[in-house]
Amino acid sequence: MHKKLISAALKNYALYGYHGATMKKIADEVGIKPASIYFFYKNKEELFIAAFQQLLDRHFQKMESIFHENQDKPVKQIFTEMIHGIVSHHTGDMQGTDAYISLVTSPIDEISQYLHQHMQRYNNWLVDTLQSSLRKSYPQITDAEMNRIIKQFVLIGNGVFWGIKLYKGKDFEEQVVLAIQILESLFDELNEKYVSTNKP
Amino acid sequence: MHKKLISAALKNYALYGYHGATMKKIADEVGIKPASIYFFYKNKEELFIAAFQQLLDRHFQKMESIFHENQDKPVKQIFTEMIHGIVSHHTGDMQGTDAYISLVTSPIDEISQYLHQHMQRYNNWLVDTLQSSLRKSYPQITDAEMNRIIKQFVLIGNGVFWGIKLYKGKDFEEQVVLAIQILESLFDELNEKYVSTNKP
Amino acid sequence: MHKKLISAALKNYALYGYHGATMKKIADEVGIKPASIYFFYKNKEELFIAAFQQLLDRHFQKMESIFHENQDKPVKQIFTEMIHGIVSHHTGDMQGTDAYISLVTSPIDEISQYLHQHMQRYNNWLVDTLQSSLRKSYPQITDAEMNRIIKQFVLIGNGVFWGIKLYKGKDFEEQVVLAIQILESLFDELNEKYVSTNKP
Amino acid sequence: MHKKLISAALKNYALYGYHGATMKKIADEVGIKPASIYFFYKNKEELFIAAFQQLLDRHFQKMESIFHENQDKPVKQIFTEMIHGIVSHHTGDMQGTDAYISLVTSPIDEISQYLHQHMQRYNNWLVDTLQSSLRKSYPQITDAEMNRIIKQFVLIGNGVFWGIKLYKGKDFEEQVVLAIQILESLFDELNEKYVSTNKP
DNA sequence: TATGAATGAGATTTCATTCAT
DNA sequence: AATGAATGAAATCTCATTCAT
Repeated sequence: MHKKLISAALKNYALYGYHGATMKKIADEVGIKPASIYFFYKNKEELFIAAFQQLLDRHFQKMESIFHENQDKPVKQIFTEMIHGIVSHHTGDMQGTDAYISLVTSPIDEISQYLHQHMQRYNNWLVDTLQSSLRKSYPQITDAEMNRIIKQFVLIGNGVFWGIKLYKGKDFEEQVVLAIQILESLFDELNEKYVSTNKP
Repeated sequence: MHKKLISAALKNYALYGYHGATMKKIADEVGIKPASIYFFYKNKEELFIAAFQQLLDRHFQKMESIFHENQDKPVKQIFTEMIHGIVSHHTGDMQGTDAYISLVTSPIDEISQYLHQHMQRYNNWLVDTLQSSLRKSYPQITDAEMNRIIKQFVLIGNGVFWGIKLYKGKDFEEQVVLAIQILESLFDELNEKYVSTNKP
Repeated sequence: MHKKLISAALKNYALYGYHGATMKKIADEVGIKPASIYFFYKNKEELFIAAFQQLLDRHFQKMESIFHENQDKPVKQIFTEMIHGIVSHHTGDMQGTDAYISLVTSPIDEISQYLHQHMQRYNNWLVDTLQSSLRKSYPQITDAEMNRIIKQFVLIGNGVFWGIKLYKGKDFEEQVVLAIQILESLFDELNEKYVSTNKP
Repeated sequence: MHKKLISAALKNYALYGYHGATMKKIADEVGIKPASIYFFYKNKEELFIAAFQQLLDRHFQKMESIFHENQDKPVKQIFTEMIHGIVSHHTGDMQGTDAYISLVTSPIDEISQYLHQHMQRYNNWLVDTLQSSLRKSYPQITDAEMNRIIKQFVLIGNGVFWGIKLYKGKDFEEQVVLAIQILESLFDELNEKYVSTNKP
C-alpha cells in the first residue's frame, strides 16, 4: 500500500502540483478512503517527502544501472548509451518526469533541500564515473578537457530532457539523433587531439 | 490593475502552482481584497489564462526583438546572441521562467492548447528566421543541413534553458560558455564545407 | 425606468424567489448596471416593496375593470365573466402570477402585511360588489345565502386559479368549462328558490 | 441524519425559498456544521432534490392511505373524506405545504421534471381510483360523466387547497363546508339520473 | 487496516451596497 | 442618470485532519 500510495501521490503531483494533489484524489486512485492514508503516513507532507525521495532515488539507481551495463564499452558509446538511458527512463515514466520537473520549481523547503542534495550527489557521481571512463581511453587527457566534455555532455543531456516535454514522436526522435551527432563530433575532436598518432 | 493582477498571478503560480496560488495571495500582493479581483476577471481560470497568454506573448516578442537587434551581424553571431538572449530573458525574470516551466506540465486544457499553439508559432518563426539568415551567409547550403543546424541550435538552447534551474552563478555561466563553444564547432564544420575560398 | 425595474424585479422574483432575484439579474434585464438601481430605489427591499404593491394594485384594478365592464349584465353572467377575467388576467401575465403565488409564501414581514391588507380590501370589495349585483336580481335573497354563493364562487375561482399552474392547454380550458358549469348549477338552485314564479 | 437534513431543508425552503435556504441555516437546524452536510449530500442541489422527492412521495402516500381507509364507504363519502384528507394533510404540515407551493414556481429543471412526473402519476392514480369507486355505485354511468365529476372534484379540491393559504380559522373551515356542499349537489344530480328507483 | 462522521480553516465566488466621478 | 471600482459579509464548497469504532 505504501508503494501504491507513493505512486498515486506522484501521479497526482505531476498532474496538479502539490496543492492540487489532494488526499481524496490519491485515496481514490488506490481504492481507499482519505482517512485511511493516515494509517500509513503521518500527514500529507510526509507522504510527499517519501514520494519525492523515492522518485529521486529511482532516478539515481537507473542512471547507475545504465552505466554499469555499459561500463566496459568504448567511452563514446558509454556517453551515447547514457543519453538513450535518460530518454528511456523519462519517456517510460512520463508521470515521474512531470513530477521531477515540478519538483524543480517547488517552493517547499524540505523538498528543495532534498532535491539540491540529490543533484549534488548525482553530479558528483556522474563526473567521477565519466572521468574514470575517459581516463581509461584517453590517458593523457587534461582535467580541464575532461570537465569540459562531461559538462557539455550534461548540457546536451539537459537539452534532450527538456525536449521530452516539447516534442513528440518523430520530432523527438530527431532530437535524440542530433544530440548524439553532437556528442560524436565532440569525441572526434578528442580523437584528433589524443589518438591521431594511433592511426598510422 | 489588470497588469498588476497578471503579474501577481504569475509570481504566485511560479511559487506555488495553480492550486497554491490563491486569490487571497494574489489580492494581497496588489493591495486589494479577493472579491475585487472578480471585477477585472470572471474567475480564477480566466485570470490565469490571461496571465499565461501574456507570459508566452512576451517570450515571443523578446525573441523577435533579440533577433532584430542582431539580424545584420554574421550568422554565427546571430545564433550566439540568441543564446545570450534566451539566458538574459529567463534569468532576468525567474518568476516568469518558473511559471513557464510549470506551464509545460499543466493539465488545464485551455492552457495546454494555447501553449501548444505558441510552441508551434514560435518554432515556425524561429526556423523561418534562422533559415534566411543562414541562406544569406551560405548560399549553397542544403535544406537538410539548415534544418539540422537549426534543430541542434534549439537542442543546445534547451539544454542551457533547463540549466538555469539546475546551476547557479559560475556553474551556470560555464554552461553558457560551453554551449557557445559547441555552436562554434558546428559553424566551423559548415565553414569547412561551404566557405572553400578560406582554404587557399 | 422605475416601471422597467419593477417589471424586471417581478419577473426575477417569480423565477428565483426573493433571495434568488439578484440586483445584477434585474439590472441586466433592463440594460443598466447594478449600481444604477440605487439611483431609483434606496435598496433591494424598497424596490421589491414597490414591485409587490404594483402587482397587487394591478390585480385589484383588473378585477374592478372586469366587473365594471359587465355590471349591467345578468348576475350569472357577471359571475362567469369574472372567472374568465381571473383566468385571462393570470394566464396573460404568467410572471405576475408566479410572483403572486410566491408572495403568498413569503416570509418578509412588510410584504406579508401588505399582502394581508390587500386580501382584506379585495375580499371586502368583492363581497360588497357581488352582493349588490345579487340583490338586484334576487331581491328576497337572504344575507346568508348571498354570502354562501359568493364564497362558493371564490372557492371555485381559487380552484381555477391554482389550476393555472397545474394544467396546460386543453386540460386547463376544460377546468374553466367545468368551473362555469358548477357556477351555473348554483344559480339554477337560486332560480328554483327565488324566481320559480317568474316562469308562468 | 439524512431524514433530519431533508426535514430542515424543506422547512427552510418553505420559509425562505431555494436561495434563501442556506446550508448554514439548515446545518444549524440539525445541530451540525455546514461542511458536514457535504458528507451526506454531494451539494445543495442534491440535498434539495432528495427533499422534494420525499415531499412529493409523502403526499402521494398520504392520499393513497386516505383512500384505502375509506374505500368501502359510499362513493359520496369517499369524495368528501378525500377533501378532508387533503385539508388535514396540508394544514398539519404547513411547512410542507409552503414547500409544495413554492415547488410549483421552481425554475430548477430537475425539480420541475420530477414535479411534473409526480403530477401525472398522482392524477392517473386519482382518476383510476375514483372511476372504479364511481362505477361500483353507478354501474350505468358514462365515461364522460365520470370524468366530469372527477375533474370537478379536483377543481374543488384545488380551491380548498389554495384557500389554506388565504383563510385562517373559521373562514377556512367555512370554505371546507362550502366545498362539500358543492360536492353533494353534484352527487344529487348523479342520483337523479342514475338512481331512478328512488323516485317511486 | 480501514472507515464513517465530523470539523476548522480556508478557497472561490456572489451579493448588496457605497462612493467618487 | 449612470457607472467603474471597491468591499464586507456571507454562501457554497473543499480540504487536511481527527477520532471513535
